[in-house]
Amino acid sequence: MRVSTQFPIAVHIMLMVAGFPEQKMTSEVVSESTGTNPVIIRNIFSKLNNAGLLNTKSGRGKTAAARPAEEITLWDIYTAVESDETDEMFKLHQNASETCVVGSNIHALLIPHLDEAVEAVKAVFSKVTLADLIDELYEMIRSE
Amino acid sequence: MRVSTQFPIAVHIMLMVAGFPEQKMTSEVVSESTGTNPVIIRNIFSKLNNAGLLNTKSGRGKTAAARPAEEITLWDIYTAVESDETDEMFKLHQNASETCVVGSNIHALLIPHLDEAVEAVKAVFSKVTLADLIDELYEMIRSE
DNA sequence: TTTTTTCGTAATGTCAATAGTTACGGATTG
DNA sequence: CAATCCGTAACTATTGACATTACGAAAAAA
Repeated sequence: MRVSTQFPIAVHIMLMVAGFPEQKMTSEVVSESTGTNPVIIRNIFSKLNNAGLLNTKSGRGKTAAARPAEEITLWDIYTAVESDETDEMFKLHQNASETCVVGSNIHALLIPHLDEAVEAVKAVFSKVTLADLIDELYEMIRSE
Repeated sequence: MRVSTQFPIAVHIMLMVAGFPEQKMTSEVVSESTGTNPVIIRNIFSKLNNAGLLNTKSGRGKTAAARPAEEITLWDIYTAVESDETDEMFKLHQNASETCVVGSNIHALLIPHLDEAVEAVKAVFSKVTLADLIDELYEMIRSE
């Protein structure tokens, strides 16, 4: 099970934008903080924008969160940049033999259990809001 | 979040071996049913063997499950072929700036929540035994 | 013990997915 | 209008997964 780094980067972006709303967070600035190429950041900006989480602005405008941090969950961010489809999260082997009773049924057999695992992850991520993360971040900074 | 196909293939193997114990399941036979290269199958054989789930036999011997199907869970099979480490399942971005308050704390901030997601998947997979899957498979075959 | 069969694993090749990079049109606001 | 920055296309680089070939070692039948 492996997620691309876009998910943690997307969280990183939302934390910077929503956690420090007075500062102008351009793809260049975020690029330096995340250690990632600015074009990748703009791609993720775009996905977060399309998902209704971020209000990106070109030129002199300031990019900002599209909703209060209390109303943005980790699952929202996850689905903005990654697929929530079970067969994308858990890759299945193709080309299984149709003439073998195991081969012809393995997908139908596994998918309900994989669905349940995805639902379990969704439940965990849906509980955590961006506001929670910002609080935890401030707490970390304070106790340094 | 994406798992390599080794997990479903490993389940496929265990189903064939434990579901049809009278038949000799060589890497060649399994290879045809899964549509995967025999060397890959032998690699997974080896991992399942090391994990204490499978008793592989060279030559004329017959490979068999190492424990009753009731005592083998999906999580056992998962951890036999995939890492259960959070930072392997959820890939984090490296090179985050240490001078930025978000960059220097993002990992510590995320990991507890990612751990919780891993635990949730573990809980789901630990509930399902190989015996359950065999029953479900027989039921599918019967109702065709 | 010899022969046959099959696992275990190393080495290498191939392919797909992800990330980096360059470039530029278009949007935004002073 | 001018300066800035997002959105996206096109291409390259890199990484990881899977395929393939090869061969030594293990297992059991003869």
